[in-house]
Amino acid sequence: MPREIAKAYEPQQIEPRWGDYWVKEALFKASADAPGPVFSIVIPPPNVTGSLHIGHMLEHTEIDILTRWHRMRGYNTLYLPGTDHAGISTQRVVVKYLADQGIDYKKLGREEFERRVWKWKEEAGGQIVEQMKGIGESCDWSRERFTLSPEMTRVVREVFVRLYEEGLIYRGHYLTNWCPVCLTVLSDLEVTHEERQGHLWHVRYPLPGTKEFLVVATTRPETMLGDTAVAVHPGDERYKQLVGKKVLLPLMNREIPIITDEMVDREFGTGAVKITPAHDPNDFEVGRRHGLAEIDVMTDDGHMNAAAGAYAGLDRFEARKKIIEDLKAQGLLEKVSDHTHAIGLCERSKTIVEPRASTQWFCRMKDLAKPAIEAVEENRIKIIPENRREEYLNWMRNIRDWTISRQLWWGHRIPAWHCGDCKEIMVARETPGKCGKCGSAKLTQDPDVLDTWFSSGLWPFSTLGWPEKTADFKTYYPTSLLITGYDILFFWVARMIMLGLHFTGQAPFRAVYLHSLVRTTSGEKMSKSKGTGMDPVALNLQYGTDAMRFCLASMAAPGTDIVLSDDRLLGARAFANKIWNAARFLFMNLDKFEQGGTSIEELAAPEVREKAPYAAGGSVPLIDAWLFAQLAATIETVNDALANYRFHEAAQSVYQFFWGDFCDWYIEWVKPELLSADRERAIVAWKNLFAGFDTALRLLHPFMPFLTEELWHQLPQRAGARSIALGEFPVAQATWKNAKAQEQFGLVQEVIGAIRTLRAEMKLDPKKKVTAEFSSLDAPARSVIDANREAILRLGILSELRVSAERLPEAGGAVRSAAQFDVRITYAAETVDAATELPRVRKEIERIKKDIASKEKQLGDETFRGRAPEKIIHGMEATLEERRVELKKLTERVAQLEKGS
RNA sequence: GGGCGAUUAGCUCAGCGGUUAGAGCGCUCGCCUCACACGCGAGAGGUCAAAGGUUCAAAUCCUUUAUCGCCCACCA
Repeated sequence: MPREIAKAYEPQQIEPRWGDYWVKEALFKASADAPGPVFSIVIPPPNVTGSLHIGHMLEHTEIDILTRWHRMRGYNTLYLPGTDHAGISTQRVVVKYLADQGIDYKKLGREEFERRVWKWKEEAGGQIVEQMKGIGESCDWSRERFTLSPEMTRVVREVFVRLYEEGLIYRGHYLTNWCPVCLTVLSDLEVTHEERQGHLWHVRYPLPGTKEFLVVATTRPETMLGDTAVAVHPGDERYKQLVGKKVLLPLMNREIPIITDEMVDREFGTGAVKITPAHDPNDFEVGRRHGLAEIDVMTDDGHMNAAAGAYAGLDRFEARKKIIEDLKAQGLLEKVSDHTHAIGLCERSKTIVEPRASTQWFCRMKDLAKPAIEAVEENRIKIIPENRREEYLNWMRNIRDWTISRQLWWGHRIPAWHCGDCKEIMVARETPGKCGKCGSAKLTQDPDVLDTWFSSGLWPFSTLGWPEKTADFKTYYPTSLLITGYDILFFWVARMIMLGLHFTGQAPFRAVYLHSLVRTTSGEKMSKSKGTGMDPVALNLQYGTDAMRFCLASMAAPGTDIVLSDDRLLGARAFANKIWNAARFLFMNLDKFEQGGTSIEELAAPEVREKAPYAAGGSVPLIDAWLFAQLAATIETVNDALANYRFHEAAQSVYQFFWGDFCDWYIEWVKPELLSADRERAIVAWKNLFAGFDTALRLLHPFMPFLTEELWHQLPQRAGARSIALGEFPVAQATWKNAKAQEQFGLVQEVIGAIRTLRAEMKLDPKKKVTAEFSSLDAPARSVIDANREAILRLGILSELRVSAERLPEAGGAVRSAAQFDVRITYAAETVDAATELPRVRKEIERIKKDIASKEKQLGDETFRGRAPEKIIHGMEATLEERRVELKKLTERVAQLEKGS
């Protein structure tokens, strides 16, 4: 079985193969059949509108790592993948898409429009799911439900009607945020605020019959056309005599009253405020209190309407300019000052939002929020990371009613019918035949649709067959986990919690893990609705999907955002390459064994990996005992880290183990063993290496699925075994744990390190073999070094290693000292340059002296001795003793060096 | 205006009460050693933003300040 393995890892050749769907199908089946407890995960949808972006990669990398890990540990996993949210962004993209083809969406009619969006969803959404498969995404999409499917629509109606009957949904005339580009009302959450440099215009409103003016300040002069009053503070002496009188509204020549209201801030501007109930939230309230008329001066698309008189037809910002000019011309502009203020922008279109009074549907939140707050306070829902918990609670405690109607074409129609005759409004599950009040058949359904988050908020139970008590619902609800970005904590998560609790009495999930967001180098957020950012498909081709996944995982410390950089990606790619080449080493040896006449069945039988570490000559070699002890520790760290969603910790510990322990030490150490003339010894070495590698591969699999899959298939496997993903996740076996081996090998590592350092300092030819002396007063240490002499000679490039219990004689050579031992290299021709060595040693002495002083002080402190835990005190005493020995040795060394120079 | 977070090696970030603070990249020196130069070995580099406080013990907890992010918020 000759193996032809490329010298470097080439993901392009590997990934398409293991991105194939059969692997995943096998995974889903294995998952469904798994014997373990149910683990259900609610995950966000792929977007319909744009391409796959790097934010998805992070999200699905984390989901995929978790699910592969769970599955390998025998959990039965169910996914509830959301589908597109049928939202504003979808509609906007489709509208634009149609416009590009010269089609006006309004002329299409609602049904045709929906059909087009459907088509779009199938094409674009399908593509995204395909791409997801390509990134090693192991979610089972077969349970994906389209938001607007008949089943989902039924649930949405059911929920709407129930909430309405409970008085939690109401219809009201309020001031709402209107986006002139999206042509719909927006919830408060969909409006982002931005500081902008603007102006404060001071406008003179003439007092009829006098030459006097009342000066009001405004940031939006165009709204003055809709003014219906001017307000001052009731206690404001300056305007006392004017209250109750009228002023002339300039440009419109309309007389409007001067009223008082507590809302007015006497300090701001002139202390007199123009009141435009139809276009300002404060003014709207004032208008209500004083029974003022609302004059809407704008059209849906942000132009002035007929009520704006001469300005009708102008864009709102052109109107502003014109109004300023006209006021100036009439001498009514008192002054203009600079003013920075926060303006509301539409989250999607970035247009300036126009506050407008309109009739909308609202959902009362206070009662829904209360149990949702308690659930989190009582930890029935765990929010990770911790700091988002506070954010959630804070927001929920100050929650405001939710505008749920949208003036879109795309979404769930509100199940309300208006009677054309008596204006009665009926909310019902099914289309009513006639008006329940007057019997008229002239019924029309409310033209509005529901906010996309309304139906999304039902996801955890709407997908499981609720309100029927289905088997799925009983088994999988409440779900185990929700994974999503913290940017939709309020939009989606909070609403799922509220609605889930309200309708099922149970929290929809036990834990919410909010992952970081990937930002561009400029710090901008990459979100689904923005096409910005790096293209993950291109990055995958460049670095390999495994490298990208590993990179993301290793950076995904919870609570902070991550910025992906080429450097980090290159590092991850190097790691993938390292694994690849370690495998090559294995394969080459396997081939050598085969050529040597030992059958692969014997060397690489699946059973071989189960009994490691193997003993040679009655005992397990130190190197093998150490490796498996390190493996056990790494497995525990990984399990612990993943259980707490600490992906970076898991990834880093795997990295450290594989590169640092397995490659740098273990492989280097066993190389000659594998070629040993002693056949039995060679085979033991091989079996241990093979078992160690196989375990490491399974440990790595959740992080690097393609690479590990490929290598796993290159290794001989049990008949019928289909995928490493169906294998078992390594278990940190009790027999592997071995603190003694770790300590002993640590000493060996230290000694080899000291020898190498000396060689480098002496600038020895790397090939030059020299003699070294090791001396220690500690007998066990001496015997460990003695027992591993062979490898130390090789790794230290030594011709001889003398081990002694005596202090080293004074003369010659280069010395490295630790508390436990001294190492010296004697080589006549070369010696350490005292000029470079002396400063180093002196610096070291300074550091140690400081350390000794601080420890002596602390240990001399009675309070410390009285209160610190025993372990700390003993540890510190031992260290202090070591430091003293080191200091003594170094001081002698300085004297020696000084004498020599 | 409120809330949350960040400030640690040249860069990007871990660590978040205990004994000499870590990693990756970059840098310096030496190596193409038959798995790997996407590599190997060695090394330099940090008074953990500042000032107070709590503690036997603080990068880690508290307070204040500075700078930078993010989220929330109807002051015309």
